Amino acid sequence: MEKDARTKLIETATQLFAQKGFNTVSIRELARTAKVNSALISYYFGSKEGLYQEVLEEQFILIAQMLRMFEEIPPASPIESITLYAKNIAVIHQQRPYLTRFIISEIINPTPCCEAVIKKYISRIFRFLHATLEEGIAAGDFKPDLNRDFAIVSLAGIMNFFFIGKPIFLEFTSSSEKIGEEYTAQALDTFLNGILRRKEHE
Amino acid sequence: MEKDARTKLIETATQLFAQKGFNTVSIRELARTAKVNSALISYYFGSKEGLYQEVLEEQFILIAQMLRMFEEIPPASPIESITLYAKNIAVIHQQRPYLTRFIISEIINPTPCCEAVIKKYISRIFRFLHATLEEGIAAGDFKPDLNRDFAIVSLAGIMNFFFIGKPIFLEFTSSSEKIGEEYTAQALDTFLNGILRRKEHE
DNA sequence: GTCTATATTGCGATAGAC
DNA sequence: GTCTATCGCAATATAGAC
Repeated sequence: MEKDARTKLIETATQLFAQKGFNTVSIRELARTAKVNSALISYYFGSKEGLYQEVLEEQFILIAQMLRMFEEIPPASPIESITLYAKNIAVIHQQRPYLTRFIISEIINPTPCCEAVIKKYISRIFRFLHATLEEGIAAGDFKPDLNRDFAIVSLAGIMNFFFIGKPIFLEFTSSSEKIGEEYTAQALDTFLNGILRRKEHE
Repeated sequence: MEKDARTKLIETATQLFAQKGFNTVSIRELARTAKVNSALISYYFGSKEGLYQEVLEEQFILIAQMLRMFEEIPPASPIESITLYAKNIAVIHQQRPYLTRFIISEIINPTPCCEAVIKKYISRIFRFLHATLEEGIAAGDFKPDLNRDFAIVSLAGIMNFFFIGKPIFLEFTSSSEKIGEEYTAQALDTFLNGILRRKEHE
């Protein structure tokens, strides 16, 4: 069965925007790659920017789902929260391989309309992690002098950097099927080990 | 004293390319902001891309310096190597606040001519850190089952992510003068703690 | 070394036929 | 819903005066 023009445009745009950036991709290239007429971009999405916004919102569906889940079923402990968060992120990276690229791209070179979308989700994740770390410090799990804001950035960096640089990283090392999951497992371990309160130093 | 057109163009281009990306900045905007005639871009740099390349190469001067220093005066131990590396990176971030942006921007959306520049430096850093981790594992400093490649990505993520997202990060938290150094100090601590071999678990 | 003027190409968007 | 044709504009780059 043949996909309709709208779907083909979204799928093609996701790839091209992620790989080349919003301004580098023209609607002509987009239409050619998707094998549809370029006038259909205006017809379905109003403009090139409208198409981009649709792509961007689609990228965040799984993040929204995860955040909803954490609100409905809060994990038992801070360590469990962070572990579950990391595992979710690993799965999301598999299903939305370009998500981090879009986020970083927007952070570095914000586009007018969509800054609001990105910031909305980032601030929700930020608040969730902040509360989790706060709780963990209060419970004595994490180092008491830990700067929470910094720790959040470190966690974000350690969990996401791999997926930004994955293509270039694979040029320097060997690869495997489940490399993303393997990476996140070690990264989470390093981070948790790094912020854990060491009983023997008390 | 008045700066010459060439210098003004380089300085303006560094800012604009970093903030908006190569394709979003036009030579007209560049010339207007630098208060020089737009034809001078071709005159001095051959093309917009030539100007970009010049900007990019300038960004890596301090990285090259650091790598040369590590070759000439190798640190005494792996832990010292990584600590010194982190401190150097923190200083470089202060003096070249856009460096990480350029690197990440090139990784996400590579431009034709300059991919070679970026990859050259990344691979040199990668090799240095790989050797350092190898040595540290052999010496029993770091966890013996550590995946070296992953650890390098984690270190890069933890050290650099802050500087990509700094503007947006500052919207979520309070700031101070030396925030970059404060961040890198905690991040390095977290990372080293995270990969250290724990004597009490032997 | 710096300017104006312009050649050329490609862009995003739309009108209107089918 | 999809097409062709085209409008208006902005892009990079360059020729040639000063």
